[in-house]
Amino acid sequence: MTEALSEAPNVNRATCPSRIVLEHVTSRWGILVLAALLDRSYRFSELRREIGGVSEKMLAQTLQTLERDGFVNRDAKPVIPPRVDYSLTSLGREAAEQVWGLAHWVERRLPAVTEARDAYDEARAS
Amino acid sequence: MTEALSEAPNVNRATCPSRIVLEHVTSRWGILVLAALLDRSYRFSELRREIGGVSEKMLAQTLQTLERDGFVNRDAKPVIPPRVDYSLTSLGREAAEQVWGLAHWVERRLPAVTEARDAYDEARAS
DNA sequence: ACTGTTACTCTCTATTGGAAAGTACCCACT
DNA sequence: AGTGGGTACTTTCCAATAGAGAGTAACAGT
Repeated sequence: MTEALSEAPNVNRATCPSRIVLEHVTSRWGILVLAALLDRSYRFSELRREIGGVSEKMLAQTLQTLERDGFVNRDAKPVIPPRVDYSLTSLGREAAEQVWGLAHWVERRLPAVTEARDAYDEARAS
Repeated sequence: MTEALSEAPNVNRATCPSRIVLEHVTSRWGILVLAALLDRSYRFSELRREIGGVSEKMLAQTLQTLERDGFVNRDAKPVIPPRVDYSLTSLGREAAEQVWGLAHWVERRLPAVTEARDAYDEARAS
């Protein structure tokens, strides 16, 4: 069987498309967007306020990527001022549950990481 | 209560240290290193061969970051040629299980993403 | 003496990220 | 009538980061 035909996705292969998708859902802002949308739908600037430190450019870019991959729905109401609601698709919900788990594991275990870092830095302080 | 004192980690706060740790474990190569080490320990260049497309520089950098955060153990044997074994700590194992879940979810659901993308691109083809 | 092996480290360039300003649209206020 | 404000982006420009590739050190084998 050649590589091109019906080979199972494998993130360890440099050219595997799953790499790119993985990078989208685990991107700096992708994670936070997915996790936020797990609660409820958000408008663009609500998300911007919710997620500390995102620039408008990066939020727009992240949402476009996630929309194209089928993770979020974009619902633009033709009103003035513009109103665009973002929500998860069912595929997006699956992804969001995974990244939410990861994000909250990190929050919970942060003290252990901090401790490990202090020990590491201590050990090689000159 | 001021912000500085004993506030719970919150990834949505721009200055929260958990952001940085989350970026380390979800970094492009961090994910793949953690997932690989879930199986067994690896030597530096074994990992390099296992994970398609990593440069030596990025692998070294990723391993150092993960070591400092307390996720991997580095065991350098004083032999020639050098032999350095990397393995997960128990903290690292917890993280690795989370990212493994994510990576394999992506592999499994890749067809759905591909389909969504085709539909998206189709819809706005001129 | 010369090659091979391993685990990095350094240097240089390409890519990406982010801040800030710009755009378009209409409403409310003065 | 003109000014300011709100929303959802888009564009521009500069700084930070990622990556490729070469360099380094140390010794064993031929």
